[in-house]
Amino acid sequence: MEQKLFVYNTLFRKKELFEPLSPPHVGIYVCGPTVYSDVHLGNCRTFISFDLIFRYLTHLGYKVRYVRNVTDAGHLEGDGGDEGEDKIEKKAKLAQVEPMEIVQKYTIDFHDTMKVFNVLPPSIEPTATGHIIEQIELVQKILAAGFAYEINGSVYFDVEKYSKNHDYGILNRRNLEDMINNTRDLGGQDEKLGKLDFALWIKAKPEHLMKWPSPWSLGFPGWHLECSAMSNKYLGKQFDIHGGGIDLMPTHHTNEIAQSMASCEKIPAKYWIHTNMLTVNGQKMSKSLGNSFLPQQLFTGDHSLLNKGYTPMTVRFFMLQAHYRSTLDFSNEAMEASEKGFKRLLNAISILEGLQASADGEIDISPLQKRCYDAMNDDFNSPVLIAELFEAARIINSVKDGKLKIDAENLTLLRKLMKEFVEDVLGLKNEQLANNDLPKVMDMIVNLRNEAKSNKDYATSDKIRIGLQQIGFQLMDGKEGTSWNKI
RNA sequence: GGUCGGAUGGCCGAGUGGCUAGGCAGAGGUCUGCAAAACCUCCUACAGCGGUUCGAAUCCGCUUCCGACCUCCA
Repeated sequence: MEQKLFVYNTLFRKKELFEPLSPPHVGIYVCGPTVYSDVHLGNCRTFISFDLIFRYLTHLGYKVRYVRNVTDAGHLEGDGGDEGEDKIEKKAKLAQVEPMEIVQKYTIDFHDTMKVFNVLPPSIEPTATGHIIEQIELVQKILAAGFAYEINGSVYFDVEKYSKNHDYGILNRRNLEDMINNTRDLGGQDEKLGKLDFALWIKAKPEHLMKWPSPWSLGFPGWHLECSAMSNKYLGKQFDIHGGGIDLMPTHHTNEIAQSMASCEKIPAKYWIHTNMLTVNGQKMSKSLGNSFLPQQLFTGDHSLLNKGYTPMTVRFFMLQAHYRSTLDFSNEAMEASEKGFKRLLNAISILEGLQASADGEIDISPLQKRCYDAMNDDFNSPVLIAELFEAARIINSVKDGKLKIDAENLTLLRKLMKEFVEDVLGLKNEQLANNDLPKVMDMIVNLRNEAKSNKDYATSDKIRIGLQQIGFQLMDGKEGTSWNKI
């Protein structure tokens, strides 16, 4: 099916028809995590959002190369601008371990977390430390083009010079004067010539552990450099989509564009997609504010802001119920609402498996299918898609209740629709069905109870039902027999 | 302080000029040994004040409140 997909491009602040540079191939680069601590739920939202985008593009038949980096070096602590200390190294000194030990620990944690959320792995996951040579080469190109200068073994990007014939604020829509005037004076001894200049290569202090030889000094790359070097290497000078959290847009992505323009006169990506923040009580979730929780805390409910735990798929569903460009506010009430809604959807899907077709159907699924595609084609509008899926759930339940008839053709289409959109596109799965022998055991208990019921021995049947309820299982008697659900 | 964005029913959250999503909660009903589920019906909101328009949650202006970025940040 041909689909016209529209995506919101931050570069032009509007939705645009998605036309890949060289179809059917699509290249996406997403800025990944800095692996110096556990990823919190806000970080997860971004990667779940891009997972949705990756999944949908793949579903549409594109051959997607999805590159998501891991920053394992060169990322500085904030309090001194480029004078700060490497985040990873700071942590390493604290724990008296090798920097790469920290990197390893939190990379594994990140991968585990992504897997729990059913986030598909990217096609390539390059690391900064694995691409030092490429980064040095890029610095050389920018120097050769005259947009950088070296001071005491460090190399800085010359924003003022670049701005003479380039629009530095093309992405963040701010003019140079504003940026210069409103840059906070951070007070540290700064060898940069211009306030907006940023480091491409930083000379390491003697005590610095992570450092590499370069033409300028024994040092390490500036943070913005890795994404330019690695996206160029794996996706080319120009590729289709560059993404990341919206907080990366004003500085990190602005500088990436400057680096690419300075070295090869090309804006690296055609479409810039930015995902919005997860908030708690209206404020951005972040480590520094202390309002972040780790996925594990969310699953167990072990956090002062949480009333109870929620499963990973419930959390994923909760996030997909909001559009990726909107802020999403976390609350227990909202989570509980999502938990119940998600359960309703899953319940309908399991009913769908056993549904019988009629010769004379009264419903046509194809308009519903079209609305599902329309929703996703409108800038990956998953909340609207989910609303349509609830319409599907209503149809499924009505057919089961015998209030609506569906023919074989439409039933097949409905099953295809639910499978493709719920599993493939939204990446939601039924966690309950995953592992065990529980269904067999439950079948036996249900049969025992039904025997009691047919003997009108309600004392026994209620004892079973209420007993199961107390340990977390709800029985439901219907026309087609008894079903059960975990509460 | 500067720049940008937001304010939707009890809660969450879609929606860029008329057709006024969806989920949760609440009310009533149907079904049912009971319970649960499901289905049907109801609850119809767009921060405030002006303006444009035949018509505005949606466009414009002002006001109030909130947030993000400007510094590492998904």
